[in-house]
Amino acid sequence: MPRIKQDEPDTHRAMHVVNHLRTLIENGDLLPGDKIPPEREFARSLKVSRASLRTGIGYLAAMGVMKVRHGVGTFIADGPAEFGKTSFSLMGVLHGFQSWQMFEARLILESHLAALAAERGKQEHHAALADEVAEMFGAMDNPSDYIVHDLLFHRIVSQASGNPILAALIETIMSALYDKRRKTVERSIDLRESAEMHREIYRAIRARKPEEARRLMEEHLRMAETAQGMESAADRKAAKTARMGKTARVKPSSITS
Amino acid sequence: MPRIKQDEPDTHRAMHVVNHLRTLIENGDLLPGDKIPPEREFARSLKVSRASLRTGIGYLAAMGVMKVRHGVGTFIADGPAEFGKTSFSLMGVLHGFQSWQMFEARLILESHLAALAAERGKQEHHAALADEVAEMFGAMDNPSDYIVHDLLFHRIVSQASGNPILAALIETIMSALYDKRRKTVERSIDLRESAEMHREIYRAIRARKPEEARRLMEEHLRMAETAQGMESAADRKAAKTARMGKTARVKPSSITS
DNA sequence: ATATATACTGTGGTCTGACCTCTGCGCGGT
DNA sequence: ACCGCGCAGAGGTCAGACCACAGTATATAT
Repeated sequence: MPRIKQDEPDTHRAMHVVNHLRTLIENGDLLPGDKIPPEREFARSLKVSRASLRTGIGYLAAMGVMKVRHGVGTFIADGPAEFGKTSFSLMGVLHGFQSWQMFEARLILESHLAALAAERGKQEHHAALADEVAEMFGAMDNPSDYIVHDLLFHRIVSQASGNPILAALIETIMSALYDKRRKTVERSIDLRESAEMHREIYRAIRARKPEEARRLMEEHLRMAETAQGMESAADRKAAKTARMGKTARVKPSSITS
Repeated sequence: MPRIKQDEPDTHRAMHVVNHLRTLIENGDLLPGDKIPPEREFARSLKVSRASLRTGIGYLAAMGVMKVRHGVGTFIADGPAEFGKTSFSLMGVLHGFQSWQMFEARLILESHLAALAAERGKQEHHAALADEVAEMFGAMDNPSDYIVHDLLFHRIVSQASGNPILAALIETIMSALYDKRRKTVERSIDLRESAEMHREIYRAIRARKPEEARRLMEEHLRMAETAQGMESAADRKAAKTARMGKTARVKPSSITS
């Protein structure tokens, strides 16, 4: 059942490779973690040049479906679902994503995530959350350490939600947000207050109180947004003035290395 | 400012190309719709082989940041933000995304989208929505036509939300869901009732009643989920039994073309 | 003069086959 | 038992020729 006409690759050789692999994955012939045959060999068996095979693999690798390790081999991704974070940030600059939009998306997703985590979270998640909260209290005098456990906490919540799709989405957004945050100065957030909010969220989740978890998470994020000096207002204004150089052409001089 | 260590491509030549382009984009030297120099020329100027250049471009193209048109040239993507839909479906089979999870994600995102659309929708959106509703009523005896306008309606709502990030996310999920739906039989949904629900949503949006729009959309989606014979229950059960062939190896025989 | 072929040019797509680099691991020396 | 050297396997890069497609200019027929 040859699947033709994917989306962008207007090419067909590479597409053939992609579809072949896709089929193998869908049929369960290839499972996460599996290694595919060496390029030369695989290329021969598929009757395409190694170059084309590589193009196809590159396509899948770029999407995070496959993982290529120089000198070792090519494997099917096995980690948690993960959309192109690189893609997201690129798309961001390209389409002028703004902080307030990211925050809005995060707020919506994560508040629901917290509610779901409260409904479905398992003991292991509760334990992991407790650990992170503890770590946060212990790292209140070390912002860079603190932020790590902050992220971890939110990641665990997303896993506890039981919906890998939502988890993957929020993960993508968070990483983009993290990139931005890392660039700005380590603002003087009140880490103690932050830690306490996390603790409350944790308690709500453990107590299986979805609505409360949802509300707390929402509150926490709103606070984080303003506290971290989101220039949302400024962004919003700047947005209009920008984005109006629609003419298209190339300036080889500036592009040339 | 060389950005090293992207994510997956452990290679450096191709990465060099990606970073170079990334920088050009971030600096505004390349705007959406722009055409980059011909491969041969560009490769020479970057001092890499054409093959490596192509690898890098392929990476960006796979993420939807660039658009390659055979016989024409390579351009910076200019359409609306769009994450790898292909990626999503691949990831789906790979991580066993299930329908109920997709629906859950859709429900959360789209209900908020409706609320935001009610808050921020502009006249143009209202008009477009009205058009689609009209088309839906006119295509009630033609399911395949109907579904097109159904999708269009939801897409317009996402645009009216004013948050391109959320719009892109829901778009990705919807396309995955659409793929699934297309495969199953054209269920006998009550198109008239569906059309009327859309009309009500439209009215709530036009009347700028966020909460009502939110509620209606939620209701609509829940109904759609059950009406379309979601095998959520079955899925859920099947999920557990599956996914336990963790051993990893290759069966060249079955992989070979 | 208009319209339909046809040829040309520019650009991406594929192929070949040789060579480079990295990883992992085994063999041998200490 | 330990360390290090080197081989083998796998991916990464390269060069250059050639193929395929799209758009345009040109020639030819009506």
